[in-house]
Amino acid sequence: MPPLTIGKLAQATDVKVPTIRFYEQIGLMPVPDRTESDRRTYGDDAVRRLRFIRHARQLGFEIKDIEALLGLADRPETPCDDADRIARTHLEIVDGKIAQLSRLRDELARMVACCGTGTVGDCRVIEVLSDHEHCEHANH
Amino acid sequence: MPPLTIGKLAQATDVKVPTIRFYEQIGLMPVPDRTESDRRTYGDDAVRRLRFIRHARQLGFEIKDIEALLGLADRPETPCDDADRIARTHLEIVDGKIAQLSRLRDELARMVACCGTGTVGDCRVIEVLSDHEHCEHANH
DNA sequence: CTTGCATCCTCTAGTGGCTAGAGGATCAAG
DNA sequence: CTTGATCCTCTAGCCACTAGAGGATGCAAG
Repeated sequence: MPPLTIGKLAQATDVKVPTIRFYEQIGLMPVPDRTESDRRTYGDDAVRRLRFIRHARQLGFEIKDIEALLGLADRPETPCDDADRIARTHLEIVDGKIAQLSRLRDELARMVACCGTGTVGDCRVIEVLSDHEHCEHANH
Repeated sequence: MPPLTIGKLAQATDVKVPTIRFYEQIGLMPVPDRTESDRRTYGDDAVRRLRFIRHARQLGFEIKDIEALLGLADRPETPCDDADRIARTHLEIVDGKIAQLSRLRDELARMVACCGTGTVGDCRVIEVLSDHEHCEHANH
């Protein structure tokens, strides 16, 4: 395998070039070797690491969590309680977000459903926003 | 009704004091009158406007949208098509987010369920993150 | 060999919606 | 009169990027 340019790495991992440089800057990706003309070169390890990062980001993990998970992935013989805990905590957060968004969705749907296309004076959307009492759930 | 201090306005609307100043800074709240000693004073109109803003934010509207909605609310005789469109667009966005998060949730749940509390080497969480092929849905 | 375009480099600043903190003035209660 | 809460302005920080300036290098076609 010949070394990759940052552009090829970006293609191989579906991560944008500036994002790769950003990850290097914050220490999430290691500082790579350079060519004579100062261009970054990457090997397979970079591809693997960046794919891991991208995947975890797509699943909504924060960069701090990803750092921790990467640290764990490098030490296969340690117990995986930490990885499990990070993932479970994240799952709970996602569940909470879904529940919250679903409540909002219902409220919005009710709001939109009642808006006959009249004037703003009679508009249900404006009215609901003006007065929280119109809401079914108070907890948003 | 006596004029309110920024602190009282914050209490009355459940919006934090720095946030109110921030809204003034970006032009979402109008510049208020001041006392001799340079303190902001607010009337009922500010309470109403800020409650509207808070409610719309809680429903996930962006500040740009809120500006537009507030502009509409001030002209009750105009047709409410715009308000309706903003709300419907927002509803679609929320629906999309819920769908996306639900897919993530399922992926995370599968990941966590398979993690026996062994070592990182066998850890399902790390394994799934390392290889996208383990995912049911490719579209995240 | 030249032309020209793609890609690369560094650096700074901007996004959204706040939040935190410094450093100081003023108010209200006891 | 003192003390603690509240107010003021201003700057910087959060997250995870994204955009753009201004310039150097690489690579393929003519």
